[in-house]
Amino acid sequence: MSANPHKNNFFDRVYEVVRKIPKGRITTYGAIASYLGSRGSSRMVGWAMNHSHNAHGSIPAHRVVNRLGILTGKHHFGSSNMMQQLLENENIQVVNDQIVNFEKHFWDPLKEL
DNA sequence: ACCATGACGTTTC
DNA sequence: CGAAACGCCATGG
Repeated sequence: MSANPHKNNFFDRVYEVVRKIPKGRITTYGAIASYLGSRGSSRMVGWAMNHSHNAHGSIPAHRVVNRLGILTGKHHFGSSNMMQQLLENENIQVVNDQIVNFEKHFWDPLKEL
């Protein structure tokens, strides 16, 4: 742990954006990374989500998928079908681990936020 | 400081 | 269309 109160952690930035994702909407790791200013740091976003369990409050990580709309991180939700279940609960269709009408549900922080 | 890891993305074969 | 390679950057050992 680095003691740098001046610098906000990259993680907190990601969490903050993810929390702002409206219900029934989804976004991608790359979109969040671009919003943070690092277009190529999409990996950091995903990695930050891996620490989401350490963040305060609940992080709707199920609303974050890769650019193809595939539930790449479904395996991190305890049950493999849990992520899909959460998405379907928000009127988001998921077929073959992929979101249907992905662009339709896509929420871009660069444009919306 | 160097090496390894990672819920990604793009390009190439 | 699928697999592999490279890039990308923060965090940990």
